[in-house]
Amino acid sequence: MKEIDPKRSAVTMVDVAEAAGVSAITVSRSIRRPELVSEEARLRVAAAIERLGYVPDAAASALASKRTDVVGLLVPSLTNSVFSEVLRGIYDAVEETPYSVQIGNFRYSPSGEERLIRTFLRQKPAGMIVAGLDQTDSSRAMLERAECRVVQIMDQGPAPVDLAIGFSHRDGAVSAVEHLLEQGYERIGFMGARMDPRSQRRLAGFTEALKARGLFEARRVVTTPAASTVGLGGQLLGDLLARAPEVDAVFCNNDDLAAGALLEAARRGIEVPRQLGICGFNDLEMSRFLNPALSSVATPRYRIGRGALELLMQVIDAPEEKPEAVDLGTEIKARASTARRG
Amino acid sequence: MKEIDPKRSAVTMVDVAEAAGVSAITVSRSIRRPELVSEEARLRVAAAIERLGYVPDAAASALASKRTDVVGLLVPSLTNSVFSEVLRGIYDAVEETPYSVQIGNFRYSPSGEERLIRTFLRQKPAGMIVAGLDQTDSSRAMLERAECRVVQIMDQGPAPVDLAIGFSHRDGAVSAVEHLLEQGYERIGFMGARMDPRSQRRLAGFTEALKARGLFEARRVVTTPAASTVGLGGQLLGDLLARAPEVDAVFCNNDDLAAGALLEAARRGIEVPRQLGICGFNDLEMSRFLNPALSSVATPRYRIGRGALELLMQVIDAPEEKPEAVDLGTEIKARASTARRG
DNA sequence: TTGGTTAATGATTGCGCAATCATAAGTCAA
DNA sequence: TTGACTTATGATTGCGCAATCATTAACCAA
Repeated sequence: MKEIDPKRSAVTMVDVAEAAGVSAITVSRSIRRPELVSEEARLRVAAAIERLGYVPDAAASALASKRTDVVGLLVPSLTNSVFSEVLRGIYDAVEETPYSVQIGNFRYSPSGEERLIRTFLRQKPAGMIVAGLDQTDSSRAMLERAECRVVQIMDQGPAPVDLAIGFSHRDGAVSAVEHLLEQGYERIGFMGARMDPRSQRRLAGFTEALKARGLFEARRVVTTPAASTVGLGGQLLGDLLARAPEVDAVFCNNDDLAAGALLEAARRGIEVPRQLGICGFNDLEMSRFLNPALSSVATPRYRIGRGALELLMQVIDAPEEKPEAVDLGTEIKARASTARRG
Repeated sequence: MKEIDPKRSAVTMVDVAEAAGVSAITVSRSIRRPELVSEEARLRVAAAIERLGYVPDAAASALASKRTDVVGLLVPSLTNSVFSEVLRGIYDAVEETPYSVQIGNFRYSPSGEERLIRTFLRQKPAGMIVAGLDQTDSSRAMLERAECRVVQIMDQGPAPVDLAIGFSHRDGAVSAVEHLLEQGYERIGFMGARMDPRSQRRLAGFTEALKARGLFEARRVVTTPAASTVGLGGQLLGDLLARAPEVDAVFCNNDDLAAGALLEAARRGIEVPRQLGICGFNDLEMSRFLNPALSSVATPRYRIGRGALELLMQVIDAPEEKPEAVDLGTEIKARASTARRG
């Protein structure tokens, strides 16, 4: 079996220095700032490192320099396909840098988020990326006092802690409603699950847009605290039709629910889009392959991830800068599931 | 804008100790081993910590104790829905522990994997979880020499570096072929993308199972190095039918390809399952919602993630132990897309 | 030459914590 | 009352590196 002996004296910089016939600090320099070291010394050091299998100790480096190359990322969910795209953007961007990313999943629990922030800050991260603008007061205070730059992602709103990149959930919902209205739907319902702060803003946008036209009916809104799944989408459509049989379209809080609604409609023999229009949110890859293809509000998830890390790199290099909050916007993807006209 | 001043003297253990009227080491103990400290001292320390906003420094702790609470995780992809389930399992399990997880994405690049292993080992992680058994010699050597336990996940094979938990890709493919044969299909094709080592083993299982019955035809195998997508599945089905129009069933390397094949078959007016049986691999959530519902080989992704972390915790507590490699197996989910009989 | 400059290297120190060993105070049985 | 033991606490030290400042060597212009 594998031998684990933490007492075994590891190779240190001093060992490398002796082997290369230079001082320890020259070894340090030839790793971090090779341009300050003569070619000859650098080669000898490199050879010694190779020969001894030297691996620099991150903890010692962090302690001495008071900095690390870890970027902390806090997300409320890993199940959610939304965040996997964000993750991908972040990891694609981080690959071009010397930083590494550490993820915390707080599962939509504010206290869990607080705990994770505390844990992460212990490591003196080079930066933090956190999902959402709606931290608890205590979380927010910790982020404000933190000795690192902070990027809030996924949302758009006043007074971010530091930097922000995302889109307006409210506006996205409004564009969905406007699209449905254009298609001639007038008795529009809403289906939402989880109802985290971003979902709330989508519902707010939905409500506003309809109220502005005198078309809002509270009973056409069904929500549940449960997490979104395709199966749940079917159930919610059932609930909605029971409460408000007159609805001629439904805006779903996300594509999972919308897919479930689509399947449930098919099961009940409800024709989509003729009898019922269905519009989702996020535009997951699968959505355009559903039958009928699902209309949805496309969100720039990959670009948010990538942009968040790039923002961070930018302000780490230029600490005085404070870029504006970035709004990447959304785009309505009109497909068959809402094509009542045209 | 946010003030960043890394020189600002942070609160240290000594400050807390003075404020609480005890020595520094008592502060350290009342955090890590509170049972060794009197109730009275502990309360004074806790109050001082709270009052001063003390946050222990992870780097200093790591340097002094030669250990960290970071578990390194190396995956070849984050896009792949397969790994998001594994991730979820790992994060669910880690939540019950004082450890945190750091992910590296090596994007199916062996040299990228080497680089990440080197980076991770600098941190003296408490453990490492790596996807697959097929590291390069140099990666494998690093993992073997590493001062931490290593869990290889996703696969099953001889001589893991240390611990292993996964399933046999070969056996999974064999069970798919056997299912198709039972359903009366005899001219079975294979569609694969990426073709990483685990995909290769699925192809090997496919080939073996058919050769054993004299039913293997090399031209019925189409593969591409590109990454799997739904769209690609459609293309590959086109390629396969062009090369081997006689095929009456196809085993797809994963559910994305299978979904694409399903859609392409519908587009071409090929009846599934009557004219063409389609079987996928992984059993993603969406698969049972496709029409016809997709038969697939279900893989225990969540349990692998959870199990990997639990294994690690177990051997960290009991360093002498070396549990057997764990095979969680696979299960064929027979659905409409292969239901030619019954 | 001389002083001034740059390039290359080194010596010393301390980052904040935990391991180790030492000590003091309290408890109990014989 | 004594010694053995336990409980609670502290003093010292060093982990491995990088920041800081100091030094040396090399080079050039006047």
